[in-house]
Amino acid sequence: MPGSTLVIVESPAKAKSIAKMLGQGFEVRASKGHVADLPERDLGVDVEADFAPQYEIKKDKKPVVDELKRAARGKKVLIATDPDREGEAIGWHVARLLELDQSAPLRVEFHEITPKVVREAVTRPRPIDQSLVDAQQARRVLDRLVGYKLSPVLSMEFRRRALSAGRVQSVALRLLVEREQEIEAFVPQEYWTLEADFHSEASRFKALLYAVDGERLQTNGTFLVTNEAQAQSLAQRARRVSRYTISKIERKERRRSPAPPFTTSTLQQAASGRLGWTASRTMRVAQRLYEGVDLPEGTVGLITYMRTDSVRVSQEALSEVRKVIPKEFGAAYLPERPNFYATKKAGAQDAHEAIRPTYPSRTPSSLRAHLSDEEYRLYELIWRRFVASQMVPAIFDQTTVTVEGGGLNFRAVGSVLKFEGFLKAWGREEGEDAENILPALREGAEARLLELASEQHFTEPPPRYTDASLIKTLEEMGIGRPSTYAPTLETLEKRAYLERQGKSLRPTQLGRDVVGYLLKAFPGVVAYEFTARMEERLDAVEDGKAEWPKVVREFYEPFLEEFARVPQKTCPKCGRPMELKVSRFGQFLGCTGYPECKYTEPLVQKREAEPIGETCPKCGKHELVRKHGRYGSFIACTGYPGCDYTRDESPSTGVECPKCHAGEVVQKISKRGKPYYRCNNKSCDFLVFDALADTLCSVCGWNELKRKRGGCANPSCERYAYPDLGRKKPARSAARGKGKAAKAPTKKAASKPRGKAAGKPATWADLEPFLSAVSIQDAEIARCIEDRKQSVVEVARSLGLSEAEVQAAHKRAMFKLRMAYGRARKETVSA
DNA sequence: CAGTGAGCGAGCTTCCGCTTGACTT
Repeated sequence: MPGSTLVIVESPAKAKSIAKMLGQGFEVRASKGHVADLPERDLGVDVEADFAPQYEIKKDKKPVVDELKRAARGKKVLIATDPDREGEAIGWHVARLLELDQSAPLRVEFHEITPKVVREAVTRPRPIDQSLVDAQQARRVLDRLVGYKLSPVLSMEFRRRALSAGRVQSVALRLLVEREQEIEAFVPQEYWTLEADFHSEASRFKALLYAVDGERLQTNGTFLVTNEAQAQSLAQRARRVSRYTISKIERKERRRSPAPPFTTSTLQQAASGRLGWTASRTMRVAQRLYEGVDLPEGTVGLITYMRTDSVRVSQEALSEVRKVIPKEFGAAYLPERPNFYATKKAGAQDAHEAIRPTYPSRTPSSLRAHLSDEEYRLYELIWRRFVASQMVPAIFDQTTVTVEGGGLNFRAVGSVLKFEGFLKAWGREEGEDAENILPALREGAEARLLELASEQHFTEPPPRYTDASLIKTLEEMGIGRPSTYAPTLETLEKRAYLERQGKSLRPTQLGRDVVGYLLKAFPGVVAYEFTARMEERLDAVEDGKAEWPKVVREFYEPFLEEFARVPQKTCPKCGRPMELKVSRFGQFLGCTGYPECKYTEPLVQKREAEPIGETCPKCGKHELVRKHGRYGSFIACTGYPGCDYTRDESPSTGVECPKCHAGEVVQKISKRGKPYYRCNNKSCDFLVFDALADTLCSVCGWNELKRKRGGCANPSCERYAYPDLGRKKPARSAARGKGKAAKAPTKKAASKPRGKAAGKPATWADLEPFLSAVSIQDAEIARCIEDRKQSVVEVARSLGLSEAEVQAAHKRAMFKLRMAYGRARKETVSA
């Protein structure tokens, strides 16, 4: 039964639960995020007209908007998008597109998704807050201007297709690059420690040398003992000391309090640390838990929204978890009052609660049977973190024992967990909270030195960033948002700015070059404070203290100055400036004088041919060089095309050609990316698709094939066992390899006319321009497998996906790419 | 599944934030 009020939220899952809470008289629908935006393929900002944005309905949101329009007909509409800057803007666009009266009270805010709060909120609508919308517009327009103006500059500078730069990604990349430089510049420092074995009364214990004549062995970064000689002489001195005494025993209670419940960034950090997951994988699994899992009683959303910067928790959840704690862990683990955490992060918007189980009473083990492995692991992490956050601190007894003698000061630190507290739910971190039990000792007692061992150490460089530590740093700097941390990393990887090495992130040479260039030419954009300064000014817009176009101008003008200083590339033919152009086959440099001047240059620079210091054996005149072709490197004559001498350089199998005995069998890569084998002697036409075995055929003396069933590689031999041509009569193929090679494909072409009729099968280079036709992830997977020749297993591991998922994505992507390529081909043929 | 190599090209790649899509060889 249709209600009389339409409530519009952002997330479909949220729409479902709110519909339940509001009940009759209300219909709830989702916008699924932003519905309108600047055009994708154009700047879409009129810089001359106070940066007037040209909005359009997002490509994939037309059906959503139509549906909202239909649903709104004849109803009162309430806009309940998220209570933050972006949410206000989404609401504004929706109101605009639905032609609602924007000064009317139609905006409501849900700060908690509980029946009471939601029902009460819909009774108190307000008009849309234009200042908040304007702040969003300023943010949007500035990001667009910087991103779309800067990216082509990079492509020109580096002559590589589709490079990118932006307020967030370029700073993230800068962090990676500067850390790498730190690591490279790092000089390890040698230092030594001395560990003593003491005996006192009936006990034996180990203690570390702490200070010598009142001077500490190490004080942040400087060391007293820096070589073996010093360590030796200290050890000798220690051994000569006639009397050691336990001068002090200090007992202290150390309390450790639980951490707040998860936000997006801390969830990503914990999942990286404890599960070894990438940020993307964590978000994918969290999304599933949020949208709902099939349980016997129906589909249940198991966690709250996973993109949040808040640690706030609803009253209802608090009271529920306070029932769970005594039941699961015991009454001693429940604090008298709930623990309170404050969200204080730069730029935090606090539109959602912390990430927590929607029903804390659903323990991980009670759900085990209904969750996949990874869902279970992530749910458990979230559940433990949330429950722990409302438990009492852990208590450690810490004992520090000081042993002194002859100006030497030794120390032993013991730590014993007295009360587990929240650690019972959260578990103990590796390394941290380790226990070290000291025997019972008496202050004032004499101690005897039994042994003394010195050990050499070296200081270590700072570690490379991981997903977790980079996201943490970005969040602390107020750069990026919960919804963009994972995609930002993906973009940097897709652009080949960074590589993953296990969990570590390493900038590539390209990444370093790009940062180097940006620092030189656009220092303002990659400044660490850029975002902070922008946020400050956006606050002013939100408070009605500044006009948004004015704020954009404040940042745009300095940027424009940097932009104007970029040297123009000029056309060598006519002297006019060159420009980045795009064709169906990708980007290239073209003269702005087109069509009068048709000069162009390819964007991707050719790999240079390397001389190998030999003269061509065919023409005897020209030098030989190593060239890099589509199918690997080969040796060619510089006299080409006058002299067409080439020699193969593909990896040799070390097997002499069984046919001509003059060349070697080399491995080649087919257009489909599969290996095949042929003779590197140009005049020999030996060719097989299976590798050759070392064993020779007993009948003709050719090599055997390296297959399960084996067989001879010689087509004229009776033992010949080539799979596709096996059905043909050996007698016919015996005539000449050539005839067979020519016939087999024709026969195939006849049986499958569609694919082959167009000509050669599409190569990766043919398909690559159409990558935009598939999702970012599918494109990435296809690229890894087709272009970088990575295995499915490898790709699955690096992306944190299952092999089946990668396999499916690859199939999907290749299909779509071939379709798109085929369409484009047909168009060019008919044109 | 198969012996290569240039250079063409003139439209649609690039940003940051919101959110979830799913048309057959």
